[in-house]
Amino acid sequence: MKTDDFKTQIYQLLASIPSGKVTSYGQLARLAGHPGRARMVGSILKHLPAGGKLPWFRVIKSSGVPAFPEGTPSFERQVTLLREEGVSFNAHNRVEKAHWWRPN
DNA sequence: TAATTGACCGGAG
DNA sequence: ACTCCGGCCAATT
Repeated sequence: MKTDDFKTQIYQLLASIPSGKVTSYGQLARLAGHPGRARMVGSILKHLPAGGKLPWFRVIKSSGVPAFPEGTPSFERQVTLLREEGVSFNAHNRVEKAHWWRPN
């Protein structure tokens, strides 16, 4: 089992997340068949090829908030992109449960 | 080569 | 809701 296979799996899953839905690092890792590798998913997203079209912004922490610290440019960018897709946040930047992706 | 860091997570207290 | 902890392991220092 090579590292690149896991990365490719994550790319696939990422591309299959529907617009207007969100998922977590840990859930992607589980769906890829590697529970416990949430940090690796984070690492993969961090190093996504620049200019790519993968929806990195649809991935948030299992707690329901973006992984970036509030107030940073990345945080704002992610929130904006999700809002444009219809994802709503509560007063504490938490994504409503109804927006979570439920793969069949 | 070794140590540290980090877009994380779930359980326990 | 929060902190502390151990597990995870590629990338960076």
